[in-house]
Amino acid sequence: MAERGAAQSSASSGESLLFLTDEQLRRGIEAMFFAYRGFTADPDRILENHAYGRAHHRAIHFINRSPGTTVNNLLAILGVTKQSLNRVLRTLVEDGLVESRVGTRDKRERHLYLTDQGISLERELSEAQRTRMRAAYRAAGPDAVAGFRTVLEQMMDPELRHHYFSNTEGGA
Amino acid sequence: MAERGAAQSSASSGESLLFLTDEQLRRGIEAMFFAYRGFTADPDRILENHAYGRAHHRAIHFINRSPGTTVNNLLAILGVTKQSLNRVLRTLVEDGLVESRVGTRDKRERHLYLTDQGISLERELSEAQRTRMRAAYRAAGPDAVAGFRTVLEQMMDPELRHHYFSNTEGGA
DNA sequence: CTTGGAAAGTCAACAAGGCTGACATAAAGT
DNA sequence: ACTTTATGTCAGCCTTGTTGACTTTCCAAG
Repeated sequence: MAERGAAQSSASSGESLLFLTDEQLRRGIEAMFFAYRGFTADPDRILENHAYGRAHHRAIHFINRSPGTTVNNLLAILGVTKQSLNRVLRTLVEDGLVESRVGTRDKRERHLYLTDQGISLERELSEAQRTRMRAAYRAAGPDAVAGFRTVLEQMMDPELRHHYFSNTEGGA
Repeated sequence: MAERGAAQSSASSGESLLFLTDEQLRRGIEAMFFAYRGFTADPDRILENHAYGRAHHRAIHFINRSPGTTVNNLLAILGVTKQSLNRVLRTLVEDGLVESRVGTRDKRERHLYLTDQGISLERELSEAQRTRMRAAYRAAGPDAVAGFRTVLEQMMDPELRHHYFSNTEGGA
């Protein structure tokens, strides 16, 4: 309430701060809701044909991003229980989309890799998602894209943010 | 592949188009993933204490946004089956958070309203969500926020987009 | 006035994907 | 030798989505 008052009385440090009204925030909240629906719609349609779900997509995405990643690593990124992740990984390994290799330095660890078949599905999924993203980026323009990314980064949990930034540089 | 090539060879119409590379798109995809996690984290924590889930939150949000909305309207916005929505609405009505009034013009329709108790929970949930949003907006600045909203609007399904824009003007 | 169809509600059954708890195994670390 | 870590697995539970079948209510067109 105190904050709301501060946001709605326009100039406090020289800026207008009108973009911080409750109404503007509500618009942002709904934008996130509807946009996320669009964001997942295309992959979801593809996954149906393969008898997989969003959980499989997430695993495939992050294994593709970081080939050789361990199960524990994936658990930290996805924020689910090992039982939940294991169910997904088991089907992906059984179906020959993911290969699980015992670690060389530490033999307790399993390093995960996409097989050719896994890479093929990953490409199908990510190209559908990129196509929509590309259209949105193109329509919005580079400045809007920069702002989009900035706000999303600020919205992440600080503890989770490093999973996002960890892949800024690094391999491939 | 043809598109990827076009995006990566820099200048085509005068702009750089570097923001359309596959790598930039992948970053955007992951930003959406991690940010959405943050976006839902605070309400999820609150909902646990009330034995409700994200589905209840969504219903409460949109009933609060458009008091008196019908079940069919809500179905179109949320994109779930009536059986799924009904289960959620039933518990909310039973618990006294939502009131379902038979329509006056068309008595088949049910018009949905939040009770005082419902308004109270809505406020608790949305204030948690707005607090995070406000912090992100403030840190990013007004230009970034404008870009954020522009990209999200472009990412929505065209058929769903009007649900987002329908509440631009109108009541309250 | 009758009838077709829309709106809403309900029951049953099922699946995906979360969760907890308990337990097993192998390997690494102390 | 003992403890901790990494992984896997079994069993059972919950939420939230699905389909299909069926009923009641009621508007509106014939």
